[in-house]
Amino acid sequence: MANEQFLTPKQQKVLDFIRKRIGERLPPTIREIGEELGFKSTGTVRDYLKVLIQKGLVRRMNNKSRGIELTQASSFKIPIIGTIMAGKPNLAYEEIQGYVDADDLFLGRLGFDDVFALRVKGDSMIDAGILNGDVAVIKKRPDANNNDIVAALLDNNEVTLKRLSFKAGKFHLEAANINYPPIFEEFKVIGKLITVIRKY
Amino acid sequence: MANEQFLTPKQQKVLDFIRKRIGERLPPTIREIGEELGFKSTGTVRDYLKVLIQKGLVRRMNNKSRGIELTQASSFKIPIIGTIMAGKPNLAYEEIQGYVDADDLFLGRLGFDDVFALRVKGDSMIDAGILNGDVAVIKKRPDANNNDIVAALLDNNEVTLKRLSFKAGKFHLEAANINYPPIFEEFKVIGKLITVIRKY
DNA sequence: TTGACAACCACACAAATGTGTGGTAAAAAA
DNA sequence: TTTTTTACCACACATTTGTGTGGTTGTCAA
Repeated sequence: MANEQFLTPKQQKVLDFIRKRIGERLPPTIREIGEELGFKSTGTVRDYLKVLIQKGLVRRMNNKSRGIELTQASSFKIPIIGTIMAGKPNLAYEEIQGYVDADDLFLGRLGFDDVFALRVKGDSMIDAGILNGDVAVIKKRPDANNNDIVAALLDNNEVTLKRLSFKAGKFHLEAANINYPPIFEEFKVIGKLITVIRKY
Repeated sequence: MANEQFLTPKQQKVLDFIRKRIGERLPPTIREIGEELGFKSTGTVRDYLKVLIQKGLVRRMNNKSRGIELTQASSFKIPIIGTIMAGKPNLAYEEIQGYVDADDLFLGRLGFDDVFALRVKGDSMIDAGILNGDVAVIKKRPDANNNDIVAALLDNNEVTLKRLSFKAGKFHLEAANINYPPIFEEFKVIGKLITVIRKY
């Protein structure tokens, strides 16, 4: 019987390429997929798309160029690679003050490879406004500055979200909650907190 | 001289449509733009695109279907229509527990029309983990439930972000900061807080 | 050995899409 | 008045892109 839920390596590559292209700019054309994967026939690509459609991972818009969509089942997901422990109104409505660039919310622009997310568990960063259940988006980088909030790997292989603190010539980690003591043990900075997202 | 920075109403409409389509799914084809705007000739659309390119708002990929991109200058922006006053580590790294659907971060899926953002000013919601400078994404709706955090319009035409509280048969607004008293005056719920985003 | 399936290819053709040339008309600017 | 700009249209044509038909080869299970 056909394996309904899993993809062959090739099929996975086709899906990954579609995903990548959609994330970057535009869904690919059939010929673009073929070119990328080294297929010489559009028919080959059509076969792959047929499989992906059958497995419910992709949808197509008939007779539309680049009319490939990802279904909910296959839309891009950022892996949560762990849980970390972690006035007064004064403005008139409708007065436009400035803009938030929506692109900033699109992690795609950062390059997905360097970004991952952690779901925050616990209240150790509560005084920094980071609550239990928040998603912490982390950009991988081994360096960080004093007072940055970082994801750090501790000696016991645990990951924690804490504020990096430099005192007396040494870095240590500090919680943002008076009930948690600072951490002076060895650690390695995995990445830097770039965004906190909380859904209600 | 040509007005370099502003667009005529028609030009704005073309740009808006492109923006909308890119946000929704795919950039439009030239003929799709024409159809939407009521143009009978592809040449007309090309004229508009030429203007938008000249003004630095749009880029094109030659000979590529749907090859229209927005430049940084015109990428979708959510208007901030006001400012509102407003453990212990225990997890192994690389252990995948679940996923955050990146689509949730794409406001596009919600329909831009019903969503707007407010930049939070002040510390009145600090105990709810909403800090000065955070972006509060609000979904417009006149209804809300007890304990929802809402953007509310007060009598003096000011907007505030507060928690809706139902007590003794009446709704009122409560800050999440002991230093701010509850608000018992008249108010109208504009929308409900659906997401908080904080960039570091 | 038969059948299903994965993993390809070659074409032909139709439809969608982008490009190019050459217009018209009204309003605003020079 | 002349020129520029906005705001359109009609086509023809070239490319790109999607669709359809009909193959081949190898593997694996029945």
